[in-house]
Amino acid sequence: MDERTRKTNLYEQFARVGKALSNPARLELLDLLAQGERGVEDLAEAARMKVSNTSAQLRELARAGLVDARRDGVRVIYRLADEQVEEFVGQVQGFAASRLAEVEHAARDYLGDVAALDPVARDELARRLRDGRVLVLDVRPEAEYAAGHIPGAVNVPHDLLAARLTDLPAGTEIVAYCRGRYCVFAPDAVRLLRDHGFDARPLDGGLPEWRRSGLPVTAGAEA
Amino acid sequence: MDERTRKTNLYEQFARVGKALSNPARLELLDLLAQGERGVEDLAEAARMKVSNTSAQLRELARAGLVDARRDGVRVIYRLADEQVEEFVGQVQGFAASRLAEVEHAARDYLGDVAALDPVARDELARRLRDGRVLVLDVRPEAEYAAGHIPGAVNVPHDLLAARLTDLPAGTEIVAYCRGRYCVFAPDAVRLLRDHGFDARPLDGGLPEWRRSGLPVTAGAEA
DNA sequence: ACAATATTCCAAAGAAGATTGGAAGATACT
DNA sequence: AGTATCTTCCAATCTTCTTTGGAATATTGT
Repeated sequence: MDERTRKTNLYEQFARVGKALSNPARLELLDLLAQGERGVEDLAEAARMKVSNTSAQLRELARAGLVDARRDGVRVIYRLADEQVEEFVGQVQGFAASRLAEVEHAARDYLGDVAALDPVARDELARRLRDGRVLVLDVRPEAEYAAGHIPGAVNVPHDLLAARLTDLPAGTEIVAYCRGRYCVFAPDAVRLLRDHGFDARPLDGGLPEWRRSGLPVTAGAEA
Repeated sequence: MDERTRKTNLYEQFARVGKALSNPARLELLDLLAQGERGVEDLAEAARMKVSNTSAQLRELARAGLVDARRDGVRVIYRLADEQVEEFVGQVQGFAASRLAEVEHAARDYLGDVAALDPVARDELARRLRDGRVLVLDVRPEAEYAAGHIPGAVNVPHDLLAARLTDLPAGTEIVAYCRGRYCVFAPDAVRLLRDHGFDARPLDGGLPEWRRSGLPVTAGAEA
């Protein structure tokens, strides 16, 4: 094996990480896994992919060292290999957003104008959680809430929100959050709530950003 | 366009950055450009690629916002879009190295055991540049040296080093550096120098790492 | 205008990746 | 052992990416 081959081989190894991130389906899976570990079938449904394809893509991610798998009875649970992966994926997204106007455009197209909804800063919410009156609303699917959520947050999955509006207190300000900066659930929820006269704002960033900021996270059922 | 399409579109945009980094040839071009801006033909020669292919890959990098091009007379000069790109590429390499044992293996295979050569820390070299006696040797090609180098460094391109050994002072410790942590020039140079009785060590990291540490860089011909 | 040089465009061929349906493998429960 | 459930493997197809040689384009200098 000559020097040139060895050099190419080294770059090929580096490229494995890029390859892992080069496919939209895999990126979506990583975002889902940032909410918490999940089984293959479950992930497939959430990402609207076929199970066999989901399995193949997860396997790719595992080969790049981004995710781990463990068996739990009849199912295989995948999760991010460690916290660094989540951070890294966030950096990649931020980097992409910072230099491709198309990212901003696509995000706006998908999420609407989130800035116009006047997002609440994470540290502000952390303060108000202690002393202010505020209802924190987790609009992610129940399983993701159970895997970890902001302490005191109430879970009303986005698809059930319209039906449960009457359960919400009218006078209290509501802060809604979801999977992250590029998740629609919270912005959509805020718009729905405002249409019905509630005083609602989205949180800046979702649970992964909250966790990464070193703020507390509770697991389990709770409320 | 439905919600699902918009979501996929967003992830496709993110994936563009991953795609840009998913190919070994492009990663090598990025590493070369981290040394300084260069023309297409020049890059093609350095990476041992055909010009047409080099042009195509550079175009890909440009579409992902990683590099810029400007025309200088008859040639087109490419460069990294900004300092963030260099840092980002470094992070990707570091991330890959931290979780894929194969990267370590490939690096060792290509570079040999660099740690065994007892690399000099960058801040230590910075101190010794001021008060200690040390010869800093830049073993990169002349053009890269001209584009920017450590102040006071002497340029002896790696392929000319064997022929110029007699020009080097025997008593002084020599610190050699090159393109970065994954460049062979400096480790090879150190081994060659030691074989001929010189007291030589590699710098920890190359010029990009030096620059990123906020240490001074000089451009132009000098020595 | 013409020639020289450098780059990009283009078309074609080959390589690699994505996706699917169905078969095969694991595991748990009866 | 047999059945049900979940996951992976496999083979086939389709798409996308890579690479190449040559033609076309841009710029400079004569």
